[in-house]
Amino acid sequence: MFCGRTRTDSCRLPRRSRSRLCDAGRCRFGGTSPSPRAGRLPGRGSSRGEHPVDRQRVLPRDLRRHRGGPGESVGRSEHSVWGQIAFGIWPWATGRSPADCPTAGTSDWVPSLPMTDDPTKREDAEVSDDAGLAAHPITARRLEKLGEIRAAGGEPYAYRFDRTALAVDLHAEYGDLEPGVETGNTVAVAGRVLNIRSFGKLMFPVVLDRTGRIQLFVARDTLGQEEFDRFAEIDAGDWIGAEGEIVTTKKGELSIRVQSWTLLSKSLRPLPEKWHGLKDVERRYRQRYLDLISSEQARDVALTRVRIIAELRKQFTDRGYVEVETPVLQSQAGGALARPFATHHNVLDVDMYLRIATELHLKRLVVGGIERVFELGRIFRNEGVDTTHNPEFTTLEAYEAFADYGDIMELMEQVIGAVAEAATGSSLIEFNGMPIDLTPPYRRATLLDLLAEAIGQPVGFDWSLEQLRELAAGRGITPEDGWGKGKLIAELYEHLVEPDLWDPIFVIDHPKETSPLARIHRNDPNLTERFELFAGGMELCNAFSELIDPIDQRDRFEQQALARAAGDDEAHPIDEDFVRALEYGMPPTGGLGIGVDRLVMLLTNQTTIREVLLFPHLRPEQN
RNA sequence: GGGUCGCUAGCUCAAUUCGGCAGAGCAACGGACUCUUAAUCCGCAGGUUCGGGGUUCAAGUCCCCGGCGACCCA
Repeated sequence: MFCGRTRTDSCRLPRRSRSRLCDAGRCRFGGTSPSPRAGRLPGRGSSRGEHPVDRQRVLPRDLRRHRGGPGESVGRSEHSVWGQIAFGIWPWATGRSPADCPTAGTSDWVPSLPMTDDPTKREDAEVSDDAGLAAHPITARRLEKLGEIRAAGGEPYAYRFDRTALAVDLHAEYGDLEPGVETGNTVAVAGRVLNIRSFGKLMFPVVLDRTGRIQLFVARDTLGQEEFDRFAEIDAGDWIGAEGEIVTTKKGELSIRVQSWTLLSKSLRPLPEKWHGLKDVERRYRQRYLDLISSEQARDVALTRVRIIAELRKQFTDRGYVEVETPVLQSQAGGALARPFATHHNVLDVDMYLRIATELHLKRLVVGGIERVFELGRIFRNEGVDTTHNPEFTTLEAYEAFADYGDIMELMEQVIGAVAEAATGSSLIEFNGMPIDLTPPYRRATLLDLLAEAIGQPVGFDWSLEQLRELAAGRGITPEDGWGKGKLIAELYEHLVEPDLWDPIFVIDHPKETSPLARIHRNDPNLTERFELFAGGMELCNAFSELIDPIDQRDRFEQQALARAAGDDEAHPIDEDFVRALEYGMPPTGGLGIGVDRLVMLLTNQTTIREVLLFPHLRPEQN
């Protein structure tokens, strides 16, 4: 059901000009709105050094007014990263030891590692890397310290540490203490030293653990001259563990007065600047670890994504949907219209493809009697990269027997509402500087009604082909020869209606011509029972009453085969086994596909998909 | 695919129309300092200006080619 539409289709952020046309044919299989240039932002200035936080400030004011102004924006402070971490959802909070993955590095699934045959070359590379550290004064000094630690019998890379307290818990329990309090309670904390304020016989290092920051209080009088001097060699960036009493300083800052400490891992490279952090967008993406160290916002977005996905999974699981995993490597890539990544299975000597959708396998499972089924997973499309497209991205597809698209609409209202609540604590959110109310129910409007609204007069299949072509041409669309009425209507809708969709809305009943996987509408043979859920200018969900008639499905596949024969390499391949499965009988089914990355964008107020992916795709670094 | 902008010290940024000794803050390094919150103060260092080519007495700056990124457009 998903058919990739949630990806290649609209997902347009609001824009001022309607004159920029989408190009057609990107996703003919299911998409009424194949715009690969989706997601344009209005009036964004130069983005050099632009950080997600900054980005929100440069939004056009007229748009803010138009949407009710930022005054209606929703406070999300209660749902900061720290609060969420407190619930144990922070994904890296599991404290895994190497023993948890004893087979790491021994797997044999990577037959084509780019190992050089010449061992000398590899060694050269390592030598030059080491020389790189030695060549710069800052890193050279740290290498030197490394040697000094070892020379003194120390170990700069510890094996383990017993931590007894986390920053967030300490702040929660002791945050209200008066200045100058000694609690008498001793804890051990651990984390990365972010910076050190030094006063000769006194130091105030700040340590960041997986939950937040805690200040250490390092006094010569407490620690003794020798240990104090050793601590003075610590650099920002080092990982340390420290044990001491929970106190507050004279100025009231909750601190751990260090009685003993251990270097856990020596950092050889300097951190980004403490105040400005890492602003270079490219480096934030390439070296996300630095972004995560220096940007609470980066941690917050990453964490919120985890919460969203956990809540999505819960919503479907709680309703009796079974989560499954279907093949990623396939001998043909179906379920959507898109160019797949190709690879090769050496032993079998067959070409294989990475999946572009999970649809066809999930429907097979419905045929097999798994009446409620879903998959939350990564799919891959071999196409361009921009603010709303990454070559690999995440979808959730779900199928429910005996349901139609009306049932799926009700389901989506409940799911989106719950996920918004889990992610932000509210169903009132702000996106791109404008408020959005995600509280159900959502408006429902037929595509034809919305189009009629936009052009100021009723329009439909009672118009002649020529009338529709003229209308399209008059609206800046260049009709192609093969376009029928349905395609023309879909194009008009995309260009005239979609850009203005902001508040949540179900756009229903798309033309049959552009919805070849959807079942024919029970009241109108020109239409299908299909809806797309839009919010914030993005298509979040695409759903059908599924096509379960095997004869009809075979017809549609064959039409695709003709297109493929004519040179369209995105046309859908015939999947004989899928048709065969339908021939055994598939129950009436409602299906849906959610573009998870876009949902995360919406709920984290990020206008670029790269901000909601920890490691977005970039060209390889060179030189 | 096209256009525009960007790439300067570890980080964040300067370098004046029209080419004239490449600077600052933070970090680092040396020193002072027992209550800081971007600590403060003194001192000292730090550069293949993304890579290559060209013009010029002289190029971060102008021209050409290339790399990567951002945005806009197809």
